[in-house]
Amino acid sequence: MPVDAFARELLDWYDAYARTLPWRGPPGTPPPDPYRVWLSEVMLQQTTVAAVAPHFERFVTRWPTVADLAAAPDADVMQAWAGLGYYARARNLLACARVVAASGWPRDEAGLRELPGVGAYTAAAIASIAFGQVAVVVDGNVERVMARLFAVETPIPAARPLLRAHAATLAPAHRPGDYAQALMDLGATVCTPRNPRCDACPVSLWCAARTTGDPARYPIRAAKIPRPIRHGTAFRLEVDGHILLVRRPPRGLLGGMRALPSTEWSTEPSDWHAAAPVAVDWRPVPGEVRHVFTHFELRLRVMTATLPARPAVPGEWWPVETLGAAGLPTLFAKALRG
DNA sequence: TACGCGTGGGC
DNA sequence: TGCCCAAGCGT
Repeated sequence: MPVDAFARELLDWYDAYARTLPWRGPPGTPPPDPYRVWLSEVMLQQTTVAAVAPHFERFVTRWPTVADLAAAPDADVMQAWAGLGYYARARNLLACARVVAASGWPRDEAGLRELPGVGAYTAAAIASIAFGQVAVVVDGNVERVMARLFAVETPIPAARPLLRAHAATLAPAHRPGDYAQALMDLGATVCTPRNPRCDACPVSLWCAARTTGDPARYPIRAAKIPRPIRHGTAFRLEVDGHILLVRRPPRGLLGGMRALPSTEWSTEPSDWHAAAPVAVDWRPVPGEVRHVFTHFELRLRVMTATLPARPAVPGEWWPVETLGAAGLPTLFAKALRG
């Protein structure tokens, strides 16, 4: 593999075909604000560009600088993050903003790596994109591109060290930020998981997977495990046009988010009476909410009751007509939609 | 190293 | 429709 030619072809392609995204400037322009780079990279962790873009715009409008974000109340940030998923990111985002507001941005990859919610990938991405430093930026796109370029037969995740080594070999000293984004854009728009567009690929000449005739076979993945099903019951308690919401524990699944009162979610349906916020005449909402999490599928029954006066129970009473602004995780928004 | 951690879109 | 997976991180 001619390393210099590879980077040159990729950067030429990027200069012509780079996606226009709210958090970056055109190819060859000065680095964007580190705040915007960091915020977008955290939002993009395991999350699609389409889902991130509107949230990113709202965040930078409401909190234009890292100091503004650092000064925001936790509840406001969690609410603004609602719907994006992986809510630990929002908690780490605030913790990180407060460190940076107090101490400034670390200027190198090792320092960035110490920040909450900033792992190997994100540290390398910020160092290269915001600070122009040479770094080996390896995300899922880069893994796929490397697996195909070198026709790596070892399954992911065991192949990760090898894929990183290949990426390190190819990383140029010139335009490191644009190069990192070029590789990711290539993976997102040309070297896609299914139906890769090899005809449009600027580096197909050097791609081993293409010569096999089945580039989509790469990367090889370890066999997946079946997703178990859990069952639970949630409670919709209404008094005078208000619904009872609770705050979930700060860590774990949907940690720190507003929620409907609910039973635990277990592999077998179990009695829900003990988990009900009050002992009243609950009526079942017809049907069942199915919601897929990363490692299980939830089937949630909803019980509903309407009372004439508020019982003395923990939680907050939220007006029904503004529930859309409560910042509920998608699961509970679905449960309330019926 | 393996698992826990959300959600939505594409095919 | 069910399945795949997306700019991963923390423990």
